[in-house]
Amino acid sequence: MKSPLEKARKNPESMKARILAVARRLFGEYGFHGTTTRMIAKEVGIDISTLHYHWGDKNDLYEAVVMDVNNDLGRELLKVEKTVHDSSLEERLNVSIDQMMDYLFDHPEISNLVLLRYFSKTRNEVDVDFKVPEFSGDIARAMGLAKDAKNPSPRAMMKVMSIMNGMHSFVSGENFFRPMLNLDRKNYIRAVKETLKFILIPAFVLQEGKTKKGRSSGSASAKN
Amino acid sequence: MKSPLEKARKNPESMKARILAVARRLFGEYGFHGTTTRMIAKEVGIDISTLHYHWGDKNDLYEAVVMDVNNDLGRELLKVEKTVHDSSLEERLNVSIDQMMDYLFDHPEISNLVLLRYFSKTRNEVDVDFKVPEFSGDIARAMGLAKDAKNPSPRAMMKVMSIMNGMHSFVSGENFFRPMLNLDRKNYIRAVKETLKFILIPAFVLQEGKTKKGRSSGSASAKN
DNA sequence: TTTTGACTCCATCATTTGATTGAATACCTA
DNA sequence: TAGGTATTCAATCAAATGATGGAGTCAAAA
Repeated sequence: MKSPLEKARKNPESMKARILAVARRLFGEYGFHGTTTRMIAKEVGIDISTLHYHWGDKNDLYEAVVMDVNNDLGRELLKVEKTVHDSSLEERLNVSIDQMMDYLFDHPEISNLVLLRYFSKTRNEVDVDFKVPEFSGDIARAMGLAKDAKNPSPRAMMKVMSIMNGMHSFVSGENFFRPMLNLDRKNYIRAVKETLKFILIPAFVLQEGKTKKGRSSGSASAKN
Repeated sequence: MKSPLEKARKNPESMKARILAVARRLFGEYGFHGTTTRMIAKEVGIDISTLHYHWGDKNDLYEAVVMDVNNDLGRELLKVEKTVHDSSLEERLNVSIDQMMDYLFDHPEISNLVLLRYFSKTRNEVDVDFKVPEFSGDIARAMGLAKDAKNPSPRAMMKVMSIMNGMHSFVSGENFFRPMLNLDRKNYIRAVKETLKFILIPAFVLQEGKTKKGRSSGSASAKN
């Protein structure tokens, strides 16, 4: 029993998948109200009614986009977690930042959509959520900030959210920041990675053990 | 010779100022396309045509809002800079974070509007900009990251942007994050300040002096 | 008192936008 | 190939939206 979303993913050439892909990009760029169904249809090269035929109304399509992005993000986080599983905390942060940033810069609409969802309201409430709490809990555990991924402390959650926000911000803000810094894309990406490492690593690594017992590889500082 | 914006500020009871205040909040909450002139007029309790009489079309009003927010933010940054002028870097960061966060949490629409401007496009380009480069340059100089506020290095700019983004994110994302963490407002604000200090202070304080030639934590292990 | 100008609203437009209908076309199966 | 199903589009609707013209109100100036 496949969901329509899975079907669409399965065959990226299908009309349904093509619409989803374009919708994902445009919703990310212009937000919910800034994107019209006509914009999407035009970009795909089809009539609006075809769009409605496949995805229902605008809200349904938006929810599908959010779920789609959510799936992708979760899958990637899992991959990163597997990759860095046995390293020291510093190494884990280094590699995670590199890998996540490469991924996000390849799919900037993910960051766009996540941030828009945090920061902006929609007039007609859409009730599909990014699984931020679940994701953040997992990351917190993986970073040694929480023992139980199901019950991370607020402080641990906030540290994780800081990390994710920092990453998303530079991806999503590329159009704004990069011209300002006058960097080409490659150098911008490199600079972002370095900046994130500059900011994040000392916090988690240098304060390790400052509070408690610190396995050099495991539990980071913060008792909270 | 007063600009209409200054006039509006001068007399907060004036219709023009009331419209501006409401527009500021709503544009921050719903973004440009998510806010209709009717929403604004209704909230103020006036007819749409009155709104147009005072502020011209929707774009003009939005530009006025952006400039207004820009002024406020610049003024506050200046105030913070004065306050922390003679302290150590660590103390400067501590106080700046406390003061800026109190200010931003009192005026959350500022963070909303700044972030929306970074991250989201508007269909019809509005061409008023936040003075991010100027502001960031000043902050970079104030933090000892750049000698000349006019010519900060890209890296210094990005560090400053990291700080500002981190601050804005938690203010703007309050509606999303706070219920997730199940904190009341007071405790949320306290937790945000602590988290920001946890993240930011080590980076800038512990690495002070190291930043000149070789960054310490950067690409140590990451060869990209 | 009259006049002037600033302000406000009612009525109304033109366009945009989300959405549907029904006819056509492509595709598939028996 | 006949019959049916899935897909696509042109035409069209109703509501929402940005915007304006003109009449009415009011206070201050002349």
